[in-house]
Amino acid sequence: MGEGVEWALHSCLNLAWAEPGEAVTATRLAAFFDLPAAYLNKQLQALARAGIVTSTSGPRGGFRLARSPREITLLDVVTAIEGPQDAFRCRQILRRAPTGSETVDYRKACLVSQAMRRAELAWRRELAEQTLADIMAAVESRSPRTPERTRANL
Amino acid sequence: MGEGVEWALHSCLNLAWAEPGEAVTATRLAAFFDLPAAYLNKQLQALARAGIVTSTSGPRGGFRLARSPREITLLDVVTAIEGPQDAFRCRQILRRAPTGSETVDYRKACLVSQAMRRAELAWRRELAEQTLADIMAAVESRSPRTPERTRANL
DNA sequence: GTCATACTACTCGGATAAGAACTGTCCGAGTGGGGTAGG
DNA sequence: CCTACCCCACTCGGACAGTTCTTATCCGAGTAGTATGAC
Repeated sequence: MGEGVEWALHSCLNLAWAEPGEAVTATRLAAFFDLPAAYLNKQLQALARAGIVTSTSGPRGGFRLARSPREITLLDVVTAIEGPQDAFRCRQILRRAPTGSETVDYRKACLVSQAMRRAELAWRRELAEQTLADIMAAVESRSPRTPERTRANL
Repeated sequence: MGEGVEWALHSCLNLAWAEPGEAVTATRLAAFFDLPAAYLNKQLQALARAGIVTSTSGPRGGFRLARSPREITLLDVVTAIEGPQDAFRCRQILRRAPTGSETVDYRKACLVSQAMRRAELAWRRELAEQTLADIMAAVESRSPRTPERTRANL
């Protein structure tokens, strides 16, 4: 799994803690975590394409969350960065086997594929059940100063 | 996730269906699925290093399962090929943040990391709960001729 | 006929390239604000 | 003083290299069986 997922998740949290009306530039987000700004910008573009954040060009521009943190799941962010395809994708190896058939879709028929798919669904479910708001609440419960400190250092 | 995982899983099934005393060479397994033999051999080596299969050199050599299919989980095979490290590994991005500390292990403290870890644990649990024997039983239930047909075509 | 020996064919095992994906960088298109000149 | 226009700095967006990981290939070490020749 790519490193950009971690960047995107933390950036989304910072965007959620930022001033509501204010857009945050990729440069400021990158400076916060000491990351390469241009590459972080690339990840944020992926979030924008997925409709998780909105982008504004020009002065006073930047990124902001497209909707409430309660409406953004961790799965949304991961999918936006990593892409929608499964980690395990069945190449239908059985199709070329002597016991196989050319007309069967082994992505659904193959029991190995089914088992791997079931595991990935469990993974997706866990990620889909947690929203950015959940993480924010947990962080603020542990460190109540986080929102203001984040705003101050952005 | 690498393609070798699929190869390894299906190869293990074929090894399980093969004649008990007989070793199967990488070449024969590769021919069965029409795969590059040398590269499949590499994956089988990984399985051997993980103790899932045993290898024998020379004529009449090859690979065979190191233990009963009931004692081999899908997670064992996946871990042998992909390695033991998690797909999402926390780079401790918070350490360099203004609000962060150098002395904290954010791989455990960061709530984002925890959430991702929880999801991966769910994924691992699903894979650990299914053994090769389970898959074999399900396949044989659907196509009872599979064991003999596999032996005949190996 | 039997045994020891050398040979050959076969298989794994690791070292070695080719390709793809991820990571990182750069410059251009568009935008909004501020300065400036005219009314 | 107010307004309209122009210029400029700023930001995103996509196109362009560097690096790491996956995929693929090749050749050597070791082994078991076999043929051969001596006893």
